Amino acid sequence: MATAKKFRQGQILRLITTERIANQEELRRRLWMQRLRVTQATLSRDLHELKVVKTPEGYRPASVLPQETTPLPPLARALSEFLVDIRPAENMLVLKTPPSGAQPLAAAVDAAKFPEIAGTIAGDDTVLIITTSKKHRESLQQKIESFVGRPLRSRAS
Amino acid sequence: MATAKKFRQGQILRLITTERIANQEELRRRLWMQRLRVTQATLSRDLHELKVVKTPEGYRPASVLPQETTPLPPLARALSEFLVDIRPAENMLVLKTPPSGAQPLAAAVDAAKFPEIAGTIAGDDTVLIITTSKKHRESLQQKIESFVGRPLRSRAS
DNA sequence: TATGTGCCTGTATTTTTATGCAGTAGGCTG
DNA sequence: CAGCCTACTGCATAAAAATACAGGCACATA
Repeated sequence: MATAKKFRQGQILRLITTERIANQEELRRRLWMQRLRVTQATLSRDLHELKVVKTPEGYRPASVLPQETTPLPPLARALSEFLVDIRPAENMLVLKTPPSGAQPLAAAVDAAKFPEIAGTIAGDDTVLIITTSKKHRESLQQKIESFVGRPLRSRAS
Repeated sequence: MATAKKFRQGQILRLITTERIANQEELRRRLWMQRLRVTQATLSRDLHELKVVKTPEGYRPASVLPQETTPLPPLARALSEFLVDIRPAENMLVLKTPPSGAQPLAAAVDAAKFPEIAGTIAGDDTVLIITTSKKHRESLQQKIESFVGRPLRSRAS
């Protein structure tokens, strides 16, 4: 009957949000302790149905994941056209462009809606990108550099 | 040298955000096409360093994942103390409580910061939870029901 | 130069997850 | 009731991902 499955999946959700489950075997053992006798195969299917994803810190409901919306083609063009240099500075990234290139580049960067970006400010030939942390700046920098194809010779300050 | 690794990881980030890579073998083949010769083992390590997680729709940077903040103990208590009935309605969930139970229960629900919840309204013995979609309502309902231990006999309207 | 350390990577293997297939149970129709 | 679905599950296995181990290379130090 269907109720058993629904109940089990509810328990799975509770366990993975409540504590840190490392893998499906461990999850199986935890459920076993609650008289829920299932195999790893069933858990694999349950986790798939529940759209749960495995992260370094355990499983997470995928509901919180973004939906992916083909975000990038225009950005790649803007970067290859305008980007002259890229300079990291803690949690910020300074992009240099030819004269009057900053505004269009900043617009493209904004449109790409990188989750790391807290905000951008564009002057004439300089775009300042403020990220939420140094880690995020590093991640963003890697993405941007990869768009350009070859690593830009970037130096601090 | 370290630059090769950084560059490769940038390419990995680009590939996984740009197109849909199903597994590390496929990623390896795509990189191979770009003269990047690495093994699956190295990609596993790269993906781990980049905090990339595998979802049903391919790989995603984990930067966008929430940080996990011991979210649940008080909610469980509030639910077991106050929750009398739970009724789904499209993208909404109606929780019934004993008289004057709604406010404390709503506070606990709010504090839990479920990502599915758009907002809550509490009367005297009724809490209305508005979620962002019917799917999210279902997910939330399962979580809540699992807190209670036994599935609440819930019915529409 | 010899020696030591740290980083990076491949090979081989283990561990973890996904799935093809078959069996069971409940519901529905004639 | 027989026959036929459909949903669910376990078993066995395949596929995918992680890792123990060792080798290589760059760099520093004596």
